[in-house]
Amino acid sequence: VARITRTRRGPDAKGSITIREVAAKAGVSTATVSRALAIPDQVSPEARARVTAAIKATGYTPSAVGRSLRARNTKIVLVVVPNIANPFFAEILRGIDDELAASGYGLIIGNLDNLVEREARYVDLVFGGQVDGVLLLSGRIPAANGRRMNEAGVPVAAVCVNIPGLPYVMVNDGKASALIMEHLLGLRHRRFGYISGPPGNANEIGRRSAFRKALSSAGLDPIDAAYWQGDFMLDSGVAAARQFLALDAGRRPTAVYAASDHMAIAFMKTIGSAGVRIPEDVSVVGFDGIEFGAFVTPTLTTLPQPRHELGRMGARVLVEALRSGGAPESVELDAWLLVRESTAPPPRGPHGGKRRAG
Amino acid sequence: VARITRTRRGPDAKGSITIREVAAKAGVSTATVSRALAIPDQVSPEARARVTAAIKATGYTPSAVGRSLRARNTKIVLVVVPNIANPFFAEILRGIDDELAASGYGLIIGNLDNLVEREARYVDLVFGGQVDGVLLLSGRIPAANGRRMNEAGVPVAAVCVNIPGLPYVMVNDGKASALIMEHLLGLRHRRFGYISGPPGNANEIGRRSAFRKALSSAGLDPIDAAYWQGDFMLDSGVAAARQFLALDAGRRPTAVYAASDHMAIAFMKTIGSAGVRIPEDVSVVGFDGIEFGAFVTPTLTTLPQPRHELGRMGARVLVEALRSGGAPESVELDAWLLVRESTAPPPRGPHGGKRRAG
DNA sequence: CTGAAAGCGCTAACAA
DNA sequence: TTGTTAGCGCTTTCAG
Repeated sequence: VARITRTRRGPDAKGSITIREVAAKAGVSTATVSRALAIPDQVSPEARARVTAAIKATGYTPSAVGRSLRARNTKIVLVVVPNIANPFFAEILRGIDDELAASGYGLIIGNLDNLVEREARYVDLVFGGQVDGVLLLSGRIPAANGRRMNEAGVPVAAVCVNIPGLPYVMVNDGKASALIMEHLLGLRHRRFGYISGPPGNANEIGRRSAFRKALSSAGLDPIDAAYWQGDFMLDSGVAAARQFLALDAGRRPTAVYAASDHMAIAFMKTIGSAGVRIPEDVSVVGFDGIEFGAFVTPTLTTLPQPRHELGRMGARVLVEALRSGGAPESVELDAWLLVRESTAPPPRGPHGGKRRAG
Repeated sequence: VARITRTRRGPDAKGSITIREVAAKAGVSTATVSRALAIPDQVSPEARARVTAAIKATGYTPSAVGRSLRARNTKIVLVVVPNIANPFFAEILRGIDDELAASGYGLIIGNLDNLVEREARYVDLVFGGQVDGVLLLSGRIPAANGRRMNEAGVPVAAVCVNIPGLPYVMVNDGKASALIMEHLLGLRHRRFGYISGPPGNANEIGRRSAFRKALSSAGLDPIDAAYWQGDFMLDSGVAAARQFLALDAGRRPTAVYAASDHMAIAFMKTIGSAGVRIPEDVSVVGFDGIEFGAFVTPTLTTLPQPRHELGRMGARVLVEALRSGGAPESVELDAWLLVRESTAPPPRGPHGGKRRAG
């Protein structure tokens, strides 16, 4: 015989309305309420009307938590971003959000703040079943306690970055780099500088190696180029500029390729303040195509990434994988160069005239 | 007599490890596993060790969903932002995230994309019990189906915006505006322009009214100032510049106050390209203190908002309210003017010399 | 210190 | 078409 025990409820009932109250008010079972919401065709018009009325009267909203527990999915996607303050990512996030919203998913943003320690939190989130899928904008797979995020049995895709072993949505860094170098080489530049992304970053590697390859193809030795270590952010553009300015004027590169617009903009401003003229003395090219590139002086030649599209597409392949139960598939987007004011032919130099005259 | 029914499980068991499997492996009850995690002191060392071992062996991570259902809280905060692509908000988000992470909360970002239709989604989220608290960076309270987000019995606070009836964390727009005008008036400007935020926006109203008040106090008629409608974003700065350029050179304002750095930067670039010199012909002041203000030409005089701090503080008052069960309390942060290159005394003009001579 | 069992809100399988 | 009921994973009484 079952013993009657008084209800053991959790803390603070918070007074929110449950499906039971709606069912009671409508004079039907909870199952009917549930069905009226999910599969209205299978509920009689009268019952449906009563339920609708009861819902309106009570202001009922189904509990997402209860639903998630039962359905074993949360309809939430985690987006891991290296640094949320970077406007480059912001636009991608918008694209992701647009697509996700349209597909009935919400998103949690996992901001790493460029700190590895922050990864643990999101690894737990994924293993804890808090999200249905993951989109990575970071250059590596978050890991903690010996577990990598992609091993949780949840689909993962990378956006804008190529992580070995993971499906991706991105523009091809190699092709993009080649476009940039084709432009600079076509302008007849021979002395180059390269402001890099953080070491080990997959985009950085792709861009740099294509940069070097272009140099070789043009009969130049990649080793002669100047390399300045950066991290995609503004400050490292300033640092690169200081190193540039420390060079003898005659030995400075005449063309500088920055692996991000942020670095390019900070670089331009810093050398410009020191009296170097752009593009007369030095040409500068950026990468990403952030909006501010059109509002600095001179306006920045850059390789725009279709960020919104990249985000949308990333979300789309993930959602598709979620629906089908398969793995997301990789997509590569086209890119082209946006030529503005910051690039021009190199200065003639002390010997420039001679060569011509000869 | 109870009839044996076979287990009715949901779709795809997904094979994730539950507390039961850990309990079985450790040879204890699920209650003990739960306690070993939450209140280890109340578990015997042996049991604790066995549980720890079992957890390690299985790779168990507690289900956040199961926990939420039981605990009736999700440890998640919703942050509603008008437009996630705006770098101004990004930095605030970072501050919020920092504080939330430290307090054991996660965050969901609700991107409105400046569209009212998007509000419904987040209103449902809150009423559906998906979040424990809300932080609003938007100028109004999201509402849908006749329900306002702050009526869900969940604490809500506003960051950087003043919404009547809601606790807030922000810098005082009136005082900030006064600081700007003091600077411009001190430089002896007499003809002013104002590039506004979106109509009805609370910050916009605060800034504009203080702008007008400062004018009156200086013996000028606010009605003589030029007002250009903007929306805080880059494009509206360009539009304002076009209107400025359409004015007779002699009737143009000599000082322009833009209610956001974005508009100020776009305004400067546009009139600069048209041959207007800044600050010699026109002084420009922005609002917010975004990083790019230091990298445009000329560098922008602005009123920096302590965005990271604003975010942290917003999260802090919310978390405190969550803990105490009370309402969040309002905080006002100090601000000061950052004077850079874009402001200077007005040009003498055709009659400037005369006055002096007289 | 530990285990049994109830139940958070919801949905799906089954029976009627 | 509808109701009954089990159970998703977890925590927490209550009893031992």
